Amino acid sequence: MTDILKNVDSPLFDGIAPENRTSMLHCTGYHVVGYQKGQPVVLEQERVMYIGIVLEGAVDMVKEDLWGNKTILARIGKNDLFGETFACGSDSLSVVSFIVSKNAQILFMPFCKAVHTCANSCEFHRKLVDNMVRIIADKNRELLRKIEVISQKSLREKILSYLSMQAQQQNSRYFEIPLGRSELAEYLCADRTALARELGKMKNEGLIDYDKNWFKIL
Amino acid sequence: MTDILKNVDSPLFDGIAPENRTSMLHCTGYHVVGYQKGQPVVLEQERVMYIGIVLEGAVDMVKEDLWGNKTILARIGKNDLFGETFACGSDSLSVVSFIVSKNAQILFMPFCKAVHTCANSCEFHRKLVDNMVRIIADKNRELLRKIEVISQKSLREKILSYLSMQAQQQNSRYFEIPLGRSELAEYLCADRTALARELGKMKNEGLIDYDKNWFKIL
DNA sequence: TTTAAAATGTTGCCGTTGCAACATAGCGTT
DNA sequence: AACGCTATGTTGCAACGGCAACATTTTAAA
Repeated sequence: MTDILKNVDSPLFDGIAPENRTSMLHCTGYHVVGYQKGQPVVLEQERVMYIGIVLEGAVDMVKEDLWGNKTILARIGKNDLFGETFACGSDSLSVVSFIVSKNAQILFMPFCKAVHTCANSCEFHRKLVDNMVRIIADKNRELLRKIEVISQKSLREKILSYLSMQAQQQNSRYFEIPLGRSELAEYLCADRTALARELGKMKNEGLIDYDKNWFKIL
Repeated sequence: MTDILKNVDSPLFDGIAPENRTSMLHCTGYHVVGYQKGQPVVLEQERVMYIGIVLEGAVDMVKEDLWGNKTILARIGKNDLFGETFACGSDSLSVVSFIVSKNAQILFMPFCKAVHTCANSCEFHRKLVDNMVRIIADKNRELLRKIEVISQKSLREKILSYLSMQAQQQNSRYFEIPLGRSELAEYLCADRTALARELGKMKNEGLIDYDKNWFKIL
């Protein structure tokens, strides 16, 4: 039980020694829940009172519009956290869904409530909030990056924008992308078959090369 | 001099009495700068060490890609703040530019540095950080909203998505939008003339009605 | 009021891309 | 090996929308 807590290594706990994390968690309160792939953790329009930390598995942040088109806004992997946008904002109604994409163990923590009102204004709580500022700011940047990609007008530009971003992140013109073709199409807000077609064209024209999920910018 | 500071009413100062704001600002440090319309406050790739609070005027958050296409990611009006994504994140390099869209007075504050390291761990600083968490979380949601709009596949869907969002915010099917046609086209990542064409079609089909910046969803 | 500049609307052209229908490949299960 | 399920690739078609060129209106300035 406490085993799983000892290994929590979320950036939310940066600067807080592992031996202090367990006691701190007990102070703020928490609970751990297991989920199967495909299960929703949070659905659009639900109130979010807890932040979630992915101990195992993965969760997708998904936006579905009135016509049923889905967009993956972000993938939340091990040790990442989610829900803070709503739990810490001025309105807790979620505008997205969180769906488990890989069997997961999730730690829930009543972040804002606990941290803001807890009688113990100990050093840990201050540190927690500092970390939270940094984490949310970073997520903000991630969203800006996504906007940068999908605001391109042509599909080719979207692809190039995405690929060069990946190349930059992995610091190499030869790199593996974390998304399958369908998922990439979703991320780019484009049609899957149109994506396959355009990728083929770009390979023909000698702009890029690829095999499966490995890409090379030429 | 202190006049302008007394009137600062940014959400960053929520819960901090006006009479305390001035002294607090002197404690953390600050400076105020005037800008003319069109001037850049921050350019892409610059380091951002200060958050900015718009005392007067307005600032646009703009992303320009390699081919020169500009996208307005957000408008920052009076009392709003900007730059926190970079100043408070783990990397301070800005990925966007901030351009003055209306002659402005801007208050700069070394937020993260000052608040995290200031010897006086007074109540105000704690409150500041709490407010910052909420503000960044709210911006996060704003970005998600934009992604929701521009991830629509057809231009008509983008328009409807944007208009219904505005209607929701203003709680009426008859409302004024804050963007001109060119700016709206930029926001939607679409061609201005294509936007005009599609708006005309939609009016013909009896879907919407509009005059200048006043719209009505039918 | 006149005039220039900026914003917005109109239209033809044609490339891009969503969509449907289908083919193929990969993978795990029995 | 046979089967089903999922992911991915191929192609024809039609329309959506970017682009250019120009017209018109609005705003600001002289």
